[in-house]
Amino acid sequence: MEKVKSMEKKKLINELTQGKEFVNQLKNQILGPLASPEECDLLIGKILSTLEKSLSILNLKALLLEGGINNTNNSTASCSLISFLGSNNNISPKSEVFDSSKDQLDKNMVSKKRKKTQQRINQTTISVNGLEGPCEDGFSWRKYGQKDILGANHPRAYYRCTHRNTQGCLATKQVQKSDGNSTIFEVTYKGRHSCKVGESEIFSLNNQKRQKCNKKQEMVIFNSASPNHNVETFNIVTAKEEEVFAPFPFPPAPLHIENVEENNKFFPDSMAPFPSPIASELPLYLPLLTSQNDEFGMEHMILQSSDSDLTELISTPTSISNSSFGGEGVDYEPEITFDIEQFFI
DNA sequence: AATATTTGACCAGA
DNA sequence: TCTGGTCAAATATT
Repeated sequence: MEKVKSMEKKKLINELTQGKEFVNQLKNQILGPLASPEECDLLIGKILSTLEKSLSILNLKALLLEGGINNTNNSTASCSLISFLGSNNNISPKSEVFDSSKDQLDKNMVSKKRKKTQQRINQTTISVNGLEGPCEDGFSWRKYGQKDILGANHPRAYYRCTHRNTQGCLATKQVQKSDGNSTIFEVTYKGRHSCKVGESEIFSLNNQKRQKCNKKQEMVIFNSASPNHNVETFNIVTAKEEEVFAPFPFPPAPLHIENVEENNKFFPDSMAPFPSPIASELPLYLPLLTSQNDEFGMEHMILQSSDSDLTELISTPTSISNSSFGGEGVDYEPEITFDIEQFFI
């Protein structure tokens, strides 16, 4: 582990040094009498590349810290990485544990009021790059509203769990196209799934959908958040192409999960656990992320999905769901603060 | 017929 | 008063 740290540190220093060198060259180009646009463009590309690699190294560090990464050498293995962004307007998710009794009370009140206490609870934002919609997340959602958001180019869609009425599941999510890139969907999850659906149903649907996945489309998970959300925290989930079940309609990207806590299981016992508490908070993304090594040995996490499934995501929520949180409002910390300094100690 | 989506209205907080 | 979140009737889809 120490060796890995040292290697990563060297890589990072090397990348940053290179970047500095490129900036100097660019400076000379710009200020010099024989400035060539092509040269400048090339240098800018190199600078960006070094910065990206540095960031990738840091992300990899975070992955290692999380303890979820098991093997990055296996060229056949798929590795999923999703960055989850806490976005709660300076309110720590941990400090707002979901209170099911309160929500039961709210349910009995016939009111259209916004329930402030329900907001920002276990809120998680991810950004998904897809052509037509964010990836299927393994839960079934019903759209209950759409609003034009001030300052946003695209309306925000509001979804709630289909099992809200039958099982009192109060999980909701908001989906909005990114302003900057309309192929990126920012998905914000609020609340916790307390619903439970039979395993057989999940398998059945999963297989059905999987058969439809002929074409693959690249989707990259970004570490970005909507303008309304502060980028404060992130978490990472890994997946390996092993024998584990993946309850979403994508090409098989089975999850390898570790370190799950007994009271925080997302999957039934027969299925894979998640590596961290937040994983249970999140639906089961991880369509298919493959890891590719570039010439520097850096990993690029690529999330793959099919066109058909992307299209389906918003327009036709599926009926699969498999949460089993127990509905007890287990207190956990759905975030990991990224402390860059501790990586190099 | 059952279920899902759309959309204007309602409401509370800022 | 404005804005975001939710409701619920109307409409569409399965």
